[in-house]
Amino acid sequence: MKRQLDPDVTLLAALADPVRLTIVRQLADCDGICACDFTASCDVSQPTVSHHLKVLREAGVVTSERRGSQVYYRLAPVAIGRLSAMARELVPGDFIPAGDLVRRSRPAVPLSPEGPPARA
Amino acid sequence: MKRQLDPDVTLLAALADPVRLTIVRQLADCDGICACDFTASCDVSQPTVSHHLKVLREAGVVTSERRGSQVYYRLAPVAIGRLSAMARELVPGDFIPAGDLVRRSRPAVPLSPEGPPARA
DNA sequence: TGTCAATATCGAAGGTTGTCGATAAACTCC
DNA sequence: GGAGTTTATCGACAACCTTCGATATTGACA
Repeated sequence: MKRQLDPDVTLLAALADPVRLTIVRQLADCDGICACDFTASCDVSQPTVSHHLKVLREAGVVTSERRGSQVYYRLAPVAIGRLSAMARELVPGDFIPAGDLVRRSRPAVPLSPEGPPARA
Repeated sequence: MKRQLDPDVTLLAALADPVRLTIVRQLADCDGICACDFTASCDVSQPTVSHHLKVLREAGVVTSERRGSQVYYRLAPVAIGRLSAMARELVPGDFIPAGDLVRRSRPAVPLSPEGPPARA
């Protein structure tokens, strides 16, 4: 997959994994989940969960916040909004008014990635 | 990625490639495109295009129809509907009727340029 | 400071993916 | 049937991804 220049591809790739989609779906239900909970619910090791959380973070899908020794994750609404927009853009027969072709260019807000969780 | 048991993961994985996303976006614009056109627009070889079209086909993203010696591809509305549904399911706190997969003929809200979902 | 708990990083193994050239298959037209 | 066009498949290679155990880092608390 090389380097993803298209942020939409990065977003889709971040979601295109069973473990990560499970994580994201849990985050959609509960708002703010501790990293340790994913280690329990996903059937993979702690380093693997940590890796997947990093992928999601760097893709702008989730945000993280350290509280004491734990790190809480939540969905980034911008990413979900971008996913919705992508779906709308792909609806066949959906007219794109002539001057509107710009809309298909890269998103104005590039889903800014986050570094490692901010130290509190 | 092993075997994808979750069809949503398969769908996302099918879209999570620059060449395939380019193809899909072209299909969203024009309805029914000959395979040879992708070889021109995507910057990869003909076997590679054929491979990507196969991935999209097997994921249910596109359908193909042979006309003479050419093969025409078009988007499968069900797949796009599933993508929309997934986006809605991921909106935190939003509730999703599962039978809502079929696309609405027009987006109810006129495509706000970007940004987070406007749920109050 | 030392210990414990939670999380991140490292390094490596194994599988998967994207890509291509070569080639086969399907189809049209002469 | 034979030549030419279009598309699919094959085989191979490099790059990438997922996963893990081991280990480092961070923070809380005694």
